[in-house]
Parts: sequence; structure tokens; C-alpha cells
Amino acid sequence: MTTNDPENPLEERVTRILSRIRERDFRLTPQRLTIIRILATSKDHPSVDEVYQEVRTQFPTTSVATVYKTITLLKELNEVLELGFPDGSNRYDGYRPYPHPHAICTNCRKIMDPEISSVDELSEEMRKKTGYTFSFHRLDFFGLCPECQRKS
Amino acid sequence: MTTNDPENPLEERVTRILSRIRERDFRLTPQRLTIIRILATSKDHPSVDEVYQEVRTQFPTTSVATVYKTITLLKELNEVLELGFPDGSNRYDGYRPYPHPHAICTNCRKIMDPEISSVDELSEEMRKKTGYTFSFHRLDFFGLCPECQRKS
DNA sequence: CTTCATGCAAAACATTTGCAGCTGG
DNA sequence: CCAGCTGCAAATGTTTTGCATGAAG
Repeated sequence: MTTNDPENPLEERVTRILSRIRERDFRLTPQRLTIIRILATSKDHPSVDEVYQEVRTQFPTTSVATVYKTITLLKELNEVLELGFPDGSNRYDGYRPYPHPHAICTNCRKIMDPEISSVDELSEEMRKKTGYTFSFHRLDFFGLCPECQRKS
Repeated sequence: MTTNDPENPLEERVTRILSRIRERDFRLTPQRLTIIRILATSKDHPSVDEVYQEVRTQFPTTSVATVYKTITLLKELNEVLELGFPDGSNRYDGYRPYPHPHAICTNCRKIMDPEISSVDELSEEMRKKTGYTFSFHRLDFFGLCPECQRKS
């Protein structure tokens, strides 16, 4: 489904990003639209290369540079979150572009994004002990997902 | 001071790493010893290049490759922690090589490593909500340190 | 129309690797 | 001695950049 159903939170994200693009007088090219759709509607945190491969199924002449440039733009607009992994690879979340905790499987690479209430508490304790004022954070837990636990 | 004063926690770290190196029958070259000293006794989380420049003051022919190889070895021994930043740069902590929260100044890059009690709570909530079993984590908060707050 | 985006290739980085020669234990 | 380490340079992988052409607004 690619409708603009306002009840669909994934389509809502696409719509929101498009309006921010227009607002700032950036151009809406077919490549950009496609990249935005992929980033905003993927729940599996794709890599640059995965986005690139996916765009190419629709626009075979698209270059990686365009993917990088679009992602850079979306990062500046705070409409996509870059997840930098300890191994140096990057993956992207355009559905929930604000900092939030991740549970990352070191075996199958599956990522979960649970709603966590004790983040504020941790943040507050950090503020008290350091005197820093924080604008963003990165909270990633690495280990085995339930499925990979069973297998091992 | 470069004594082996057991009361000095920095020297204790050096001693501990050296014994792990010997234990596993790795060799103790002068370059390695120097790199280990730098990583274990720096409180300011140096980058590879900073370590490299520092080693070269003592052994001018040292190559970056050696620094990388030594850091890789220490990572495998879990005697140094790699701090991967969102901008892609890496910095290292050989003094507290286990996962712990960081407060990182986005202006002057100063890092603080406070003792935080509510980490276990957060970890437990993550475990309950995802079913994952975690082996390590990354908890980094980005913002302005007290000094940079005053300046701005 | 005019400006901005695209696509290509080259450049820029950070890190890794292959290998000959050296050296710690 | 000799397995393992060093230093050099080349290779790698990822992201960025310059520039001519093309298309959005």
C-alpha cells in the first residue's frame, strides 16, 4: 500500500518529511522521494547500501552519492537517525528519528526499539553528576535476541 | 612518575595489562609497552592519531599500523574500550575498559565518566521488554560541559 | 530560466593487510 | 634460534567532493 492514509503512521512520516523538504525549498526529485519512502517506512534500519540497492530497482541509474547526499540532508533536518555501530557500519532510522534505546542482536543483527521509561532517570542522574546539559544521546545494548539464544 | 606504586591505580592498570600480555605469550616490545602506558594512563580518551604522535616522541620510527595492531590486541583482551563517535571518529579508554556511560561535550570534546547507579535499572527494563540477553552496551550522552555552557 | 540535484569518477580518510627483515624470550 | 612483531606501502571500504549535464519549480 502506498496511499496517504492518515491513519497509517508510516505514511504520516513520509508526508511529514515531504512537507519539511518543501518548506525549506529543497527539491523533490523522484530519487529523493524514493529514498525518503524507504527510510521512513522501513522498520529494519537499512544500511546505505541496502537503500541504494532498493532505489536502483526503481531508478537503475541512481548513484550512491545521491543516497549519501539525501541522507545527509535528512540528518540535517533531523528526520533520520544514524545508528553508528561499533564495527563501523551505519544503519538508518527514518521512522523514529529521535534518540531512543536499541537492543541489537550481535548474531543476526536484528534491532528492537522498545519504549523505555527509565531513560529520563538515567539522563537526570548524568546531568546531576556531570553538570552537562544534553541535547542527544545514544543508548545501545548488544547481545542475543530471543531467537538466537535458542539456537545457541 | 613511572614507578610501579601499587597505590597508583593508573600504574596498576599498566601492570595488569602487562601480565595479561605475558600470560598469553604475546611479546612485550618497547613500542607496545609505550602504547599500553599511554592508553592505560590517559584520562582524556585519546584517538589513534594522538597515541601515534605520542609514541613517536619516544620511538620515531613507529608506524600507525603498529598502533592499530596493538589496540586491536588490547581490544581482544578486553583491556581497552573503543569509543565510537557519531562522527565516525574513535577514541580509546584503557583505564576503564568495561562499558560505562559517558558525558561528551559536543563543543570542546571533553568526556566525563561518572559512576551511574541507574544503569542496571535501564538494562533490566530493556531485558524485560525485548527478551534479549545483553553482553555489553554503549551509553553516551552528548551536550555541553559546564565550561562551554558559560561561554555560549 | 535559473538554481539546485544528479551521476560519474576521483579524492579523501580511516583502517587493514602482505610481506621482508628484525628481535624478544 | 624462530615465532611473532615491526615498518612500510599497497589495498580496502566507506563517505565526500568536483564538475558537467539535466530537471524541478
